[in-house]
Amino acid sequence: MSRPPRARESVLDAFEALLVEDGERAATMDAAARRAGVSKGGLLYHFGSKEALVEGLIERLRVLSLEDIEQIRSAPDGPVAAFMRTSIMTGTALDRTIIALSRLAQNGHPAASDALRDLRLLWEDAMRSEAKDETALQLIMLVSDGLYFNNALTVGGVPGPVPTGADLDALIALVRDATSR
Amino acid sequence: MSRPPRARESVLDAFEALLVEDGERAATMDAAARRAGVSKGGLLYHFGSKEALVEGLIERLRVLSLEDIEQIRSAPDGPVAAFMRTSIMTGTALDRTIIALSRLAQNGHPAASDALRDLRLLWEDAMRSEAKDETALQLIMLVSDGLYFNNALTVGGVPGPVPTGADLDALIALVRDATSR
DNA sequence: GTCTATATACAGATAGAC
DNA sequence: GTCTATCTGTATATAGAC
Repeated sequence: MSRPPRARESVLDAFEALLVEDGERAATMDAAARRAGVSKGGLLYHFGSKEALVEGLIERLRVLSLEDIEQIRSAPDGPVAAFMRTSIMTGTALDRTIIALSRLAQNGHPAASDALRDLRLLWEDAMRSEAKDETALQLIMLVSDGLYFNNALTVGGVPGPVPTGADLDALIALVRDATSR
Repeated sequence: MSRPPRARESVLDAFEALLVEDGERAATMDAAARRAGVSKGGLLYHFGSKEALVEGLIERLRVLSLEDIEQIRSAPDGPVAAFMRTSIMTGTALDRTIIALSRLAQNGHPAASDALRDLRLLWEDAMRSEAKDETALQLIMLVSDGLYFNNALTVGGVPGPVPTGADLDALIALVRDATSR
C-alpha cells in the first residue's frame, strides 16, 4: 500500500549488497550511505540506527518470502523442482536478502536467525505433501540448505561448486526419485 | 614434531571459540587475548597480526583434515555414513575449526575460502568411489553441506533443525540407498 | 529530507619496559 | 615471553544548520 521513499529503498539495497558482496564487517552505515549516494545524516533520517537497517531487511524478507512460497506451490514442474531451482543463487531479490540475513545471523543477530528459521519452516510446510516421509523431507531441505551454503560461503563473486543446467536437472530428478511418495 | 607453545595454542583456541560462538565481528584480538588470559602484547608476541591468527587456524584445519579423511576412509560402517556423521556438529575440534573459518570466508577472507574448498575436494574424492555417478556424489556432498550450514547459521549455542539419533540413521540410509552403486 | 561537524568507543598495531 | 602505554583509523550515533 504505502510505497516507501525511493531513497530509503536505495539505502536498504546498498546495505544488502555490502553484506552479500563484502560480508558483515564491511556493511557499515558509512559504506551503505556512500554506496547509496547519500550522506550519513541522510541515511540516519530513514534508519535511526543500525538495528533499524537490519529490521528493514527482515521486513523485506517477509514480503519476498510470501511471493516465493506462492510461486513454489503453483509451479508447473512441481514444488520440489521449483524449490531446488530457487535454492540456486540466480540473483533473485529473495536470494540476496537471504544471504544478507545469514551473514547477520552468523554475527549473533537473533532477529535475523529467527526470520530465516521461519522461512525455512514455510518451505518445509510447502514440501511436506511432496515427501513420502519426514526423512525424505529432511533430505530435500538439506540439499537446498547445501546449495545455499555453497553460495553463501564465497564472497566477492566467486561461484561455489554448485551444479547448473543439465547437472541440476539430474540432481532434481535424483532427489525427487528418492523422496517422492 | 615441534610442539607449539601452550600460550600460543590457548590464544588460537580463544580466537576460534569467539568466531564460532559470537561471530566474526566479536573475534577481535583484544577479545581473544582476554579470553585466553593473556595481554594484547602477549598475544602479539605469538601472532604479529590478525592475518597471522587466521593463518594459524588454517594450519590447524590442514592437520585436522588429514586425520578426518583417514578416519572416514577406514570407517566400519562405510565412508558415506562416517562422512555424514561427522557433518553433524558433535563438537569435534575439526567442526569448530570449519565453522570458524567459514565465518572468516564470509567476511571476504580468500585464504579461508580456499582452505575450505580444498577440504571439500578431499571429501569429494573420498566419497567418489561410493557414489554411482557424479549426480549421486553431488547429492551426498550437498546434504553434508546442508548439515554444516544449519550448524553454522546459529550463533550462541542454539542448535539448528538438524536430525540426530534414529532420524540421522534413517537419513543416512536414504542417502546411501539413493546414491550407492 | 538531507547535509556537516562532532562526540565517544573500540579496532588493529607499535614502542618499549620488565 | 609477557606486560603497559599509546598511536591511528574507523564505527555508531548525536546535534544542529540548511
